[in-house]
Amino acid sequence: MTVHPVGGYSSMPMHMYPFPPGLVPPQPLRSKRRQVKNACTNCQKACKKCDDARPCLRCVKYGIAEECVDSQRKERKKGVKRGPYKKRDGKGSNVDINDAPEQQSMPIPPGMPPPSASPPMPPYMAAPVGYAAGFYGQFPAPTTPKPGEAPAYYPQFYITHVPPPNHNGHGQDGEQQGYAQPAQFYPATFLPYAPQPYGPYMVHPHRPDAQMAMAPQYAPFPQLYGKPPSAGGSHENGRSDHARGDDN
DNA sequence: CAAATCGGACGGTCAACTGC
DNA sequence: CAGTTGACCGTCCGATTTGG
Repeated sequence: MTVHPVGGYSSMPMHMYPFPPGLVPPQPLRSKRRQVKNACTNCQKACKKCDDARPCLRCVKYGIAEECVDSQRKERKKGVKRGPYKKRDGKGSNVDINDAPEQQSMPIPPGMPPPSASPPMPPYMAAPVGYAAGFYGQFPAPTTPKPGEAPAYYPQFYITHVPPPNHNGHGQDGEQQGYAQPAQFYPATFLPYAPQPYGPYMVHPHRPDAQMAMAPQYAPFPQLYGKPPSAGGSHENGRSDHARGDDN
């Protein structure tokens, strides 16, 4: 994942925040898509969702963790000429707040409950989470929220001994599901609160939709991570995915 | 039925441009 | 020089195809 803080594409993501009373949610279930800054070569090739962790979930799932390396980005073209810019809407400054796409309210179909009647979010899903200490190095520090902006949190995850679930992971690329791997250790998930009773590696026992990210120590899969993958090391040619034909 | 493929929508970045 | 704009390029959704 994008190390999506909470929820996925179809659930309420962290960067959304509660609607003021009386304001109808713009798009109830579908929020803005979040992307990782740099997908690994495997995900890139497959055009599949990657995450910030290395190895990423998808690579781990497919047992190609050691091949999980960042893809190389092309350099942007420079010196591209631009035409004259459009004026902003003539009226200048402000956009009518009601016309702003973000604020557009959807008519509530008959039979649909009002927004306030949406199912309550369990506290552990609503609580802010963050990465475990020591993992911050991989990610830019969360910015302090500007007024009107939702605060950013590091997603937090831990790994623990957990009875392996019956592996029937579905969902795209096994998102939010367990994947086949040696028993005893289990993928990380986000934690609502500080890990109290579960030790240094743990998983919240009540998160069925555990989003996962790899802990930096590579502890959970010793046979896979006998040695840490060389960070950003050499990897062959970046894009070999479906024809985009813009390479040179 | 699951996995692989891939077209194309979507999102982020950043240099060119504009106006103060 | 800060703010705006829009092209460029990467990500990944979701439909389709392929293979066991």
